[in-house]
Amino acid sequence: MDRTAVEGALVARGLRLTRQRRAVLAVVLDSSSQLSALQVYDSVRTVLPEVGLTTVYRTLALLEEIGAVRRVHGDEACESVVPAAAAHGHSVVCDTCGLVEEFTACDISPIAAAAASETGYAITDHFLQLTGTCAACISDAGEKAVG
Amino acid sequence: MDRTAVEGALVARGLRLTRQRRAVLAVVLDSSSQLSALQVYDSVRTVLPEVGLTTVYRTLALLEEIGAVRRVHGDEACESVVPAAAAHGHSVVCDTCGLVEEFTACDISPIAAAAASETGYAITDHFLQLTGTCAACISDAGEKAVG
DNA sequence: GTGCGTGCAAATTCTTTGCAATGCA
DNA sequence: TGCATTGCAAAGAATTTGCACGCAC
Repeated sequence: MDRTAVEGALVARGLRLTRQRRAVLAVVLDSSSQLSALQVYDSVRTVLPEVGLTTVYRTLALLEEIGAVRRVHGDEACESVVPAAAAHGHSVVCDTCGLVEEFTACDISPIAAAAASETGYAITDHFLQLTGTCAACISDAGEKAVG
Repeated sequence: MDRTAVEGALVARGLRLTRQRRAVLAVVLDSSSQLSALQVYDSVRTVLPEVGLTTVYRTLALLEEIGAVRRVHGDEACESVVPAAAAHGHSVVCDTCGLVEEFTACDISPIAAAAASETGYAITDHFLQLTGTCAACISDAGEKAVG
């Protein structure tokens, strides 16, 4: 979801486009890593120093509600958010630099079917998150090994 | 991992089997739903009233470390734990009653390959969690619909 | 002008830490 | 007996709430 789409979604709900919301939105959508509420707060304050932490929390909750951001699950930082580009996408987190990308080629139907037969559940939803090493970090590691 | 295996893993590390650890272990392994630290605490106190919350936190961290419990990711309760039966398994959470089961038939290699080609990452790990309706709740719903 | 949204500060909740006492191996 | 482990209490961190003011519409 890009900036225009998010702003459209807010307006469509009868919500207001305030400076604070624009600033939070800009920070989150520009980020290529996962951000905690406090990190978003710090970042927003560099461009809008008078913003309140409360507003950041409320705005992040709002953005999550309309599907503009997604939460990622880490060993510790479970409440961090990443921008959500696609309506249904999953995050791939780099274990070296923290870069987060999204992939959409997600067909878990064979897995859902296997899980259904193993447990008897009717599967309705899933949460999938991959961890790995991003192209840049792979390349860095290669250069270090060579040099 | 059953009780014996967990206790063996603790002993193998030179750790002690205290009353508190046994009690926490019993509560967690007996549970068929996800439990937060505070829920575990409450439950343990019914059989061991003098236990401290601190001990519950420390024991849960320990159990997670040895792979006896797994964390589940929910919209809110991100720190809840479920017993981990298999070394590599995933949780299936019932959206009606909260029952959690585990399935092991997890072959995400096609998805990992697709994600790798889409993002350029070298995938090393994954976190997958399914949501659905358990057999009992499906059956209940059917009965209600009929009755 | 109306009322949603904001910022402050306080309250609340969850989790961790320091330390003396306890009890398992 | 020795030392890991415990429980208390206090600290710490993160998040939420109440309320008067300001600003988007």
